[in-house]
Amino acid sequence: MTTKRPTIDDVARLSGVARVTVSRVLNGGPNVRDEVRARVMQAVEALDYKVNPQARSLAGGASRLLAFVFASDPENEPNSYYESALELGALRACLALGYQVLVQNVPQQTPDRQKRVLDLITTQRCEGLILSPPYSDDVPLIEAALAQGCKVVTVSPGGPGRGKADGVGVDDEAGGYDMTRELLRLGHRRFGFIAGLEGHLSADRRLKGFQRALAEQGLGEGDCVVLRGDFTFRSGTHLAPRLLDHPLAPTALVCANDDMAAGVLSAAHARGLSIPQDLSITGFDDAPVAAIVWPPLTTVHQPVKILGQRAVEMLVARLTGANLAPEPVFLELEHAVVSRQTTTAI
Amino acid sequence: MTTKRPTIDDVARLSGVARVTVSRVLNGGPNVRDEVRARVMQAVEALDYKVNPQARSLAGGASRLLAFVFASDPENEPNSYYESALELGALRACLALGYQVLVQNVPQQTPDRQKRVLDLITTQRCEGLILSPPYSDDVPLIEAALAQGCKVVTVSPGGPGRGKADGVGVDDEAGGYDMTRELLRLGHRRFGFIAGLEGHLSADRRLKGFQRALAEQGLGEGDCVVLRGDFTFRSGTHLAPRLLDHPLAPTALVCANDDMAAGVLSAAHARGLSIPQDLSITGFDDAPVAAIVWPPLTTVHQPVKILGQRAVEMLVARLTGANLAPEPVFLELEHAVVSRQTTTAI
DNA sequence: TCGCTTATTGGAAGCGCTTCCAATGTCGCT
DNA sequence: AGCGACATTGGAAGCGCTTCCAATAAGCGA
Repeated sequence: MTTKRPTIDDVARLSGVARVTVSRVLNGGPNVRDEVRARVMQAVEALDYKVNPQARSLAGGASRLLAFVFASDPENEPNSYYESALELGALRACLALGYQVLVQNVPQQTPDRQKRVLDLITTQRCEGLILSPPYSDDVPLIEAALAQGCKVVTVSPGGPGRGKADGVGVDDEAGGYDMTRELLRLGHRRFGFIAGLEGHLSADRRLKGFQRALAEQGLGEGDCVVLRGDFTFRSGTHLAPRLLDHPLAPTALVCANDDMAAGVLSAAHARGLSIPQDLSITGFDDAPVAAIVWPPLTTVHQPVKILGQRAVEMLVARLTGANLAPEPVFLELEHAVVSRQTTTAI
Repeated sequence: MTTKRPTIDDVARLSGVARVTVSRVLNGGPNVRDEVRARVMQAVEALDYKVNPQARSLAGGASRLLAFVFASDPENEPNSYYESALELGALRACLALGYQVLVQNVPQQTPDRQKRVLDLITTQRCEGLILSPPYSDDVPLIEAALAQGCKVVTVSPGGPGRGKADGVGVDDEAGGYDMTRELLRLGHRRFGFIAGLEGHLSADRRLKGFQRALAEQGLGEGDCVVLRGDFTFRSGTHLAPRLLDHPLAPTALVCANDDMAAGVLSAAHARGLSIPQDLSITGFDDAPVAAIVWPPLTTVHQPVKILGQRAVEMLVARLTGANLAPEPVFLELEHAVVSRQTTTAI
């Protein structure tokens, strides 16, 4: 059966020092002679020693545990690229940094969602918390976590979350703006916009950027129809008729994410419309689905996997003291309009 | 800062029993009077006490930690529905059962992949291991984990893995067979098949089912062209020309998963072909992408999220002793052909 | 050369829980 | 009434690690 793993005492014995010294070198403590340090490391190698994280954590050391919380409700949404890409990125970074991440799915309508998250971090002793939208703007949650001494990084905060904790994301407003500028450049003057779920502030910023671009051209509310979806493909198909039959007859449709854009695209196909001749459609995220639908979707790329990776890096920087900035820092990554084949000049 | 959480001693004190008795009721041990048990539970409630999992694990108790290992290489594949759905299902079940799952991504070409997995379970003290393809057929890995006293459940094992550990999956061969029967019923006689990555035995069973269905109709190797992809959309688009230009001129194409089918579909669109008039295409899995592409993809549904859920349930049944079967048990879930719009009679 | 600061090391005490085993109390039966 | 079997409880030890603090060695200026 289970062969017993070597303990810190085995290492201590083999290297001829006290247990506490081994602990010191393992944790990069100061005041250990290089010669001793080397000897200990050698013993660690020889025994293939690995610290027991439970023991370390119990004794008051670092648990090296991070929590990643996301909201999507798996009963309704089939599977969210955004969140699993974030997670994959986080997993990657953790591997390199020696941390573990506990993933928790807390649907937004969960009544005691704040408690669920806080319980996770206290019970499991998580040292860091990664919050994806819409939790990235949940200030009470952020503050409660912070108050417990847990470091927090928000991914794509869109509003107040931004000021309370470190964050990482793209400039969503600029993304919406850039996409819309491109459509304006192509000659479009009558627009549709499908927004995301209420409370997803970063997605609302895409709408803001859209409106700003229109306003710059002297276009206003009369020149666009704004609908609200829930980020799913289905909401795209459901909303499509309201756009397609709207008296304004938009020639271009900007969506707050790719799935909804794909939904409209599908509904348009079902009606026998030609895309982009009859309607230009754009998405946001550059999820795999954007390249998979036909025709491939023009969209705004954001490096989601890297967002996840940076999130844990920022967290770990706080935990190790590598980042001592007194103010929350926000890391803004690049976005880019990716022109594919659902947009055309008018 | 962090308000100290109550410990088991606090509960013991409040309920007027010894620490060990509290431990007993917490772990559902026998030989505790109902009256005492109730009193303890009441104290637990009153204090909002939660056991410290690190301490429990260190003391030799259950860690309630499971590991979920998957292989996809995030550098190449954008994001795999299959694996994230599995994970979501597992997460769900864990929540209900009071377990935690450590997710680990180990690309298949990792040189020391076996060690990576084993280190995870020994270092973190995982009690159970969920293996997704192709690890579900990695017998040395399974046996090594089992030898360490770690329970194992394989998801969609296709071959020998099936005999070594508990498993859950659908009947992939029957799925391939059923799909092909449907195509035969529609009058197709010349076929293409795009297989999955080598070593994914469950996916190979879909090919077996395909071949069996053909053989039953007296069709053989001369009546089909079999290509091997890697489960990605890109491999579908790459392989498409070799099928579309093949002298056999297949009228129906069966793919080992939806992404590859979507790839061929996209390539067909790019060539100006009409699907399904010019070619019937089918996928496997019924991933979200199947409903999103145009036209929506005929495919074989398998309940991936439930697979993940059942996997942890089976694991926990072993861990708690609810399942004492001496032999590995395999749980077979239902699959179903979902006819959408990429298939037509000829 | 001596006292004092600083660098290095180790001893001891737990972290919160479970295990093992001994100590009771209880019951049924002869 | 007396004895063994069993149910119920608690005491003690210790999981593997870190923290705190004391002990020793080394370095330095006067």
